[in-house]
Amino acid sequence: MAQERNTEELIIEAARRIFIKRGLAGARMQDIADEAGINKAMLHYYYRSKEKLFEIVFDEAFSKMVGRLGAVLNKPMPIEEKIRTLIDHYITSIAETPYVPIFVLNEINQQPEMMIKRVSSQPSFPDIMAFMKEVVEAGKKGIIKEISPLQLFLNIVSMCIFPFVARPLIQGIFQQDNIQFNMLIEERKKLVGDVIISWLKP
Amino acid sequence: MAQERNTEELIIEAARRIFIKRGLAGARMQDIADEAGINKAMLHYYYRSKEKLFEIVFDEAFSKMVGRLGAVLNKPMPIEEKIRTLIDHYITSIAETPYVPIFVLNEINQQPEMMIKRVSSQPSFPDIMAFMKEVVEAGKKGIIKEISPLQLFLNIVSMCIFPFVARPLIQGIFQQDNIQFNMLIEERKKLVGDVIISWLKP
DNA sequence: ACTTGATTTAACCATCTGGTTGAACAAAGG
DNA sequence: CCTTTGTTCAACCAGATGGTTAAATCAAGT
Repeated sequence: MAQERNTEELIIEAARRIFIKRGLAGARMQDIADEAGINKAMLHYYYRSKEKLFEIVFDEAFSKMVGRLGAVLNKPMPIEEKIRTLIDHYITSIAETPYVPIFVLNEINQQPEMMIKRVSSQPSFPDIMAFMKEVVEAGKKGIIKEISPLQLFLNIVSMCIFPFVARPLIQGIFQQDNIQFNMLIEERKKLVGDVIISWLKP
Repeated sequence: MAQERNTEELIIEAARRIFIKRGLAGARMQDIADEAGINKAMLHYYYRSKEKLFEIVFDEAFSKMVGRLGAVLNKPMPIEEKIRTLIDHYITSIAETPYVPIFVLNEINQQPEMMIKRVSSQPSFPDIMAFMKEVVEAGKKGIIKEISPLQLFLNIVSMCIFPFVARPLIQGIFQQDNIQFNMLIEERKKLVGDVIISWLKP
């Protein structure tokens, strides 16, 4: 058999870069081929179609964005510490692949049906649900204020993700260079925790 | 001269719907023509090119999203009341055109250069800057906690906008129908204020 | 060396897409 | 009535785009 086996992975890496940068509608098969340094026909040899290739990239991105929530959520920990850890870890995780959220959110808005399939097969959802129950329990016990767990969750995720989604807007308006922006994000790992916890104080 | 003068506006309305739904890369001139109930050539007669048409729609959307912040910000009001009013009004405003934010954010990420021109000509930016100074002043006077005004601003905007950007995700994960989602948003008009204010208590 | 099966390529195809053209049409002014 | 001027349309065009094909290449097994 001929050349390296990693052509397959080479294609995925290229597809990942192009799709995340330009989105499904904006990405061109030729661009992906160029990015991978191969011929356009090879894309169809390894992955039947643009949609197939996209699906792989999207699945991966979706898991990266949603899945990482679960990691911290199911560890036994006082609720306050758990929330602070969650925020810190989640921001850190997103910062590693900062363009994933806008990509995922935009594609989901473009084809909401895509979501439906992934939802059921996302292993971290049970953890999220369990966490929300935990919040209700802690509220009843008076450990924290009684609030809607969904709203809490939304607030956390909003403050963690949004800055990355609005990055060019923020940098444009407030004239922040990349270093300043990264410092801003770094500061948020603790700050967002402060915001949430002060709200939850009974 | 022939038919109605409002063909022009008819086209813009159609373009608005299609562009906001599919984005620049995903929108087809034919779709816009169909949506407006006219011939494709008319689009080019009234507006030279796809880019020109897009620019008009994008400018409008950008102003709608960013501009409405200024309205409340420059009114004289105690800082706490101002923040609460800002949040309430901003969420209400976005809820009227809920698909605008994801459209604007995605296009800005696609072509960050676009931003640069709009930033300077956005009349509400001075108001934002003034507000941030006001926050610092209030911090020094001990009216509120001393925090980074940029982070405050980011937190507010995150919690106001993000739910709309992530709408299909939220509805998918938490099985919320449209009515439930709208109630969630309604609740946030006060709730987000609570979160911010409790954080700012000195 | 020859076969085999996976891999790679250039050339090609049908369709789509943004944009153009030239003619038809409709009214207002003379 | 006829010219003028803004408006509308069907037909067309060149280039892009996703996808196909048939032939070439390569490495291993025989």
